[in-house]
Amino acid sequence: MIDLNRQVRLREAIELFFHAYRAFTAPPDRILEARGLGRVHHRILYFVARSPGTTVTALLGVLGVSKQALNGPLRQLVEAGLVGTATGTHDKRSKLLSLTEAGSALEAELSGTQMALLEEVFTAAGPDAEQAWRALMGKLCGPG
Amino acid sequence: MIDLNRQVRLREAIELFFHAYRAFTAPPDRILEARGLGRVHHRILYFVARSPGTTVTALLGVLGVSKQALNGPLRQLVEAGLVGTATGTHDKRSKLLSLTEAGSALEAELSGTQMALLEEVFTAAGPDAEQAWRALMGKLCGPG
DNA sequence: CGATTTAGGTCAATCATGTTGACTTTATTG
DNA sequence: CAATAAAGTCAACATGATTGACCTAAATCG
Repeated sequence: MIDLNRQVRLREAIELFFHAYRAFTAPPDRILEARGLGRVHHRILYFVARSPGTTVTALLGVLGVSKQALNGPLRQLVEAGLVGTATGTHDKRSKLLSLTEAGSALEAELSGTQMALLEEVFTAAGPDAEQAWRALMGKLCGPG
Repeated sequence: MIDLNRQVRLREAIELFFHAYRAFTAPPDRILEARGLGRVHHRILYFVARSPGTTVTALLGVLGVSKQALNGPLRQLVEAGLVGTATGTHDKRSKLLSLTEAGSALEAELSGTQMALLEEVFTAAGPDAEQAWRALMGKLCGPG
């Protein structure tokens, strides 16, 4: 059995984790909401940014949603000029997705708020603390 | 403009945060899902555990959902014998909520998996790293 | 006391988001 | 040429949330 004071400290850590994560995700959420975009749009932007030229089927795989659930949000992004499409050269059936300039700008804005937040607290805490934080978070992800 | 290598490091930190938080929330989610319970049920258990004797209206306030959205899940928890109710002594209109023994046990199980996880990585990383982690997460929550 | 407000609860309509199943078109491949 | 695969669409349905209207019982105000 773990010491009672230790349990209190661990409960505090749970709360801390929760609130820190919420603070961390709030800025992008606000930006997206202002544009009428939701989680799926965000994930599309995220994955297309990281692997431009990806196909719809590949996106279906990573996102783990149905074709129908993807199609609406994806169409909106294309219509909004945030995602561009090109017909595949090898396989003309496939549609190659990429971010437009506007799409890249939005994606950079979303990531940017989070990078700025992290940079701020890392700077305030110092390099050793940053390294400790990274090590701990890495351990949490498991032996992967 | 932030250095490009630094940007790469910060992007890594974003991913790390995301995956660590998912790993952190996965065990309780699995336990809840096995019982057919969802997020609302979890939040009810959480808040009732931390302030036994709360009323339904108070719960509506903290959870920020509609009366109708709360009522279903709350009724299920009462019917499942996880949450107990008592009529208020001062105000007989109000219903005082508390966890039953079974409810406490489930809540302890949920928190317990997360406490065990944190204890494991804190132990592995050492007290200084733990302190750095807490300081950083606290800073992220803002000047509150 | 009587009127109003409050706590809890319910019914109904509606919206958002997701699902599965069936199907079409176009292009690739055996 | 036949079978398969990529993209997309239509329909039916499930879930979880919302708002609005309304009810009962209990408290409180004047």
